[in-house]
Amino acid sequence: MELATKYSPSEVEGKWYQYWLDNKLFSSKPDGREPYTIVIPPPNVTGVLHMGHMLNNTIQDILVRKARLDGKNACWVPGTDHASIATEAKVVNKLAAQGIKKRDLTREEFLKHAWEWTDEHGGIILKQLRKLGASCDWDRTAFTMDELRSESVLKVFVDLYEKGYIYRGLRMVNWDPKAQTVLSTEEVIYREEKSKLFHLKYYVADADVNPVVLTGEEGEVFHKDEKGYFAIVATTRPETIMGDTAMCINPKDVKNQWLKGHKVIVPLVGRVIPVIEDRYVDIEFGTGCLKVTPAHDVNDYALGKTHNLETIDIFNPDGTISEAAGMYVGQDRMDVRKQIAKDLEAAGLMDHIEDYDNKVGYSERNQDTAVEPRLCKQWFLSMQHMADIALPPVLSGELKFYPNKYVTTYKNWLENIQDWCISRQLWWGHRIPAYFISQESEVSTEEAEEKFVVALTPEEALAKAKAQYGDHITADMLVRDEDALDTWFSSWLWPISLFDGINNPGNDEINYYYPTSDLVTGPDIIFFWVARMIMAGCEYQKQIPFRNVYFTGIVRDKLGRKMSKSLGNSPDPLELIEKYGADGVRMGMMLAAPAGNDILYDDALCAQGMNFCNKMWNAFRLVKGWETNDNEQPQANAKSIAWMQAKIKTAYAEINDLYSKYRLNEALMTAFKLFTDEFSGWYLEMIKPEYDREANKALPIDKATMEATLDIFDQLMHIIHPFMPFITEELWQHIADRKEGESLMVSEFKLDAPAAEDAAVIAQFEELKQIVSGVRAVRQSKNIAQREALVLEAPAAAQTVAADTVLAVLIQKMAGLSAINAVDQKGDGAVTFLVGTCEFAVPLGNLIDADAEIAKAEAEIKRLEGFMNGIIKKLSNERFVANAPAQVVELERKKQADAESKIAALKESIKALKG
RNA sequence: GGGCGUUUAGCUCAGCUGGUUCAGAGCAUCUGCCUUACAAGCAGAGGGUCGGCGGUUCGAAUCCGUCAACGCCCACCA
Repeated sequence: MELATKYSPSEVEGKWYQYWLDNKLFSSKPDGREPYTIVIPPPNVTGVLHMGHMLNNTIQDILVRKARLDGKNACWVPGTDHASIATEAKVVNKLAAQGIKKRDLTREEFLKHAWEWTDEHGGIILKQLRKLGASCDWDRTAFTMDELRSESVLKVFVDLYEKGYIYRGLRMVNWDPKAQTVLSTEEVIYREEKSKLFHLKYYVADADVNPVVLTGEEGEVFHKDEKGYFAIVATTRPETIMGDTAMCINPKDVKNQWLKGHKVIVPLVGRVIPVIEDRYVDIEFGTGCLKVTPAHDVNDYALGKTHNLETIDIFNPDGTISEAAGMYVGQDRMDVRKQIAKDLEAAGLMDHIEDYDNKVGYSERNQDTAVEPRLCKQWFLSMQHMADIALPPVLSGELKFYPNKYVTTYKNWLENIQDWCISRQLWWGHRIPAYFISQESEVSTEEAEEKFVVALTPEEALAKAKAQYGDHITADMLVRDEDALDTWFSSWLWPISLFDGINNPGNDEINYYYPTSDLVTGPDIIFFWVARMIMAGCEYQKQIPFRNVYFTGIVRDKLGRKMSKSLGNSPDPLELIEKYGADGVRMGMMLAAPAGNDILYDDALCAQGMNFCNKMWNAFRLVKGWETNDNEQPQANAKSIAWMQAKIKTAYAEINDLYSKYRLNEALMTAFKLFTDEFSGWYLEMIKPEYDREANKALPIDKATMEATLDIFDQLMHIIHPFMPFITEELWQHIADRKEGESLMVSEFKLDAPAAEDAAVIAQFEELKQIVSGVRAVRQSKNIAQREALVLEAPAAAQTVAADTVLAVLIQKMAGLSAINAVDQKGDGAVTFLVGTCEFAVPLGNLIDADAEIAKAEAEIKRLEGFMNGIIKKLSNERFVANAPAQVVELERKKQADAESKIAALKESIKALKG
């Protein structure tokens, strides 16, 4: 078999992915093994892969593949989310581009378009995940709006309604005027914005202002001009004055006492409104006068309720001004803000304008659309019970968050939980299974009594309606609610509904796979999704949905900026895979990604990943190129093998520990160093057969060493496989003849924990490496070529590894030595170095620069003396000796003794150099 | 306004309950090598008062206090 000198991912990756698929190696069915389950955070069905997905899914794949190698029955369930707002917006835009308006379509027509769009663009992202190597059980691919999931959602809605947790309520809600739907509080994101604070004049309507109150201790505390007395109201939203139904002051506000009991005139509008008093008003803000617009502000709504104020809704659902306003009708509210400022100014009703920073709520899905508070009737899920059941498992640690800091965030949210607005004025989604009795209920925003029933099917609805409202109810009187449910109302069931646990409770799959093992997701959806899944899990399965949540960071560019389309700093994941190979990109992502920290992505990391692939490839080429003979195995080889095995066992134990802490980047780094440094840099060089120049090929290696080396290679491939699945499979398949269907991916792998003798051999080799490095450093500093053999003098009195005949062979080979001599007294003209407290020497005759060597030794003596002084000081401190543990004191004494003997050795060399 | 987190080498980060010569890793840098697997490589080297100040202790990167900078989350100040 010929292997090219460079690894070519594109030729390998597709081949093995297909092989895994063909042999159904990703698929999982319940069996006697321990299950390991991950449900994918379902990406938007029409989305495309971005760097965040790459990171997230690489992590999931690593965990799943590791579980498979550990012998667990690993099941990674993929799927997509219907993403109601986002998808509906895309479809609306697409239709708009064709000149079709949503409002001109029936629900059925619109949904047809939406499904066409979904079929056309849907699932692209899942195909892209295959390029990354994602080992999902594709046969299980689900969609939040497929039949099983839809049925689950409706069942849960009906159930929660019947339990009394779902209710209909008239509330001030967040309205997205572009999508024309209500949003939950979590779907509103607030952004700091530079805006203006407009100071408007509200003239006092009645003339009999009491002059006694007017001149308070603070001097002139009122405003008057030729048109009369006026109050100044500061507002950021002058366009809402048409909806003003009161002005409010704080009863304790001295400077505004004079306004008490009066009426004021809304500027431009001319309506006379009362001055009310409420402690809610901040005396210090602006002038202490607040305009009250109950229809368009949450606080004002509350004020309106307590003071029985009229509510004037001046906006249409699309954010334009409504008939009720009487002015600016039909214009967009944002345009009106600019216009009304001009008009107020022209009318002399604007006192002044200030710059002002305030926070404006935007729709999470339509980030350019400012959300409007709006009063309307919606469906809510009462959350207190949900919070009560979802908090304990996280606080107790039954369900763990990585990093742990998110427990605080979670706790805080649950302890201040608000009811969840679950209805959306959208068609793309799960239609709410509620039926209104049409002829008996008026459509109204008032708190009028509504008659409705909640039922899974129209037939059931009719039966319920008859039972509840009388036999006169007929099917044609039932009108199903037009609204759909919040997307998260389906995704919160994901870990259950994927195994059909709602429709078919207690089935074999849900019993086996639930609770799932790990959830990998971003902290941005901890409330939207994670918390709610825990609620649903505790409510419907009476068990947490997953044992661990791994929160990834945000992928940023190397300058720390968020990746975004507008900045153009987000690389195309597929192009990266093309360029560096999937394994290279996976390694690149993982190298920079400690749990919970943002990752600063840099192409250089992928390049490092690609280089590592090439390293493995070439190491394999080397080994595979050796011929074997029947010679007895040299002891040096046996020793090297024992050492490498010890190193692997130790590293593997460390890696397992790191996995258990979800420190995957460190696990990868450990594996990387094991392969690059220990295996390639030391082990292979130690056992490498000599080169036969005449035959122009390497001499054969003994069979035992070859077999052991292939076995070691096999182990290394197992360790690296979760991170870099393609190249490890490719090489593993080359290690031996494999049967069709055999795969590294599903070959269980276990190693014993390192034993005492492993630690011993590792210690020996550490010393060996230091000696070799010492010689190499001498070469480097003296500019001596590798092929020029040197002699090493080892101190005869000391028990160094150089005295071991087997290890000495390895030292000679690795350091390029012709001999190692044990000497009592080193010869003249030698460069020395210390390993531990032993001094080694490389005689170089006249090559040596005695003065430079002396200077070097003296510098080292100085450093050691400084070091030793510190220790002596410590040891002569009575309190230290008295208080510190004996162990620590003993250690300090040893340090002192070691330093002393090193200094003695160095002084000895200086003497020799001078002599 | 409340809460959380971060600050260690040029960059990204480890450093667990204070004590193994504890100041580390990878990358980057510098130097030397085309040494018969790999120049996408090998060997060697340099580089940090552990954000500032104060405290506890025989001993602090590690514990406490405080200040500073940055980041995130939550909250109805128009």
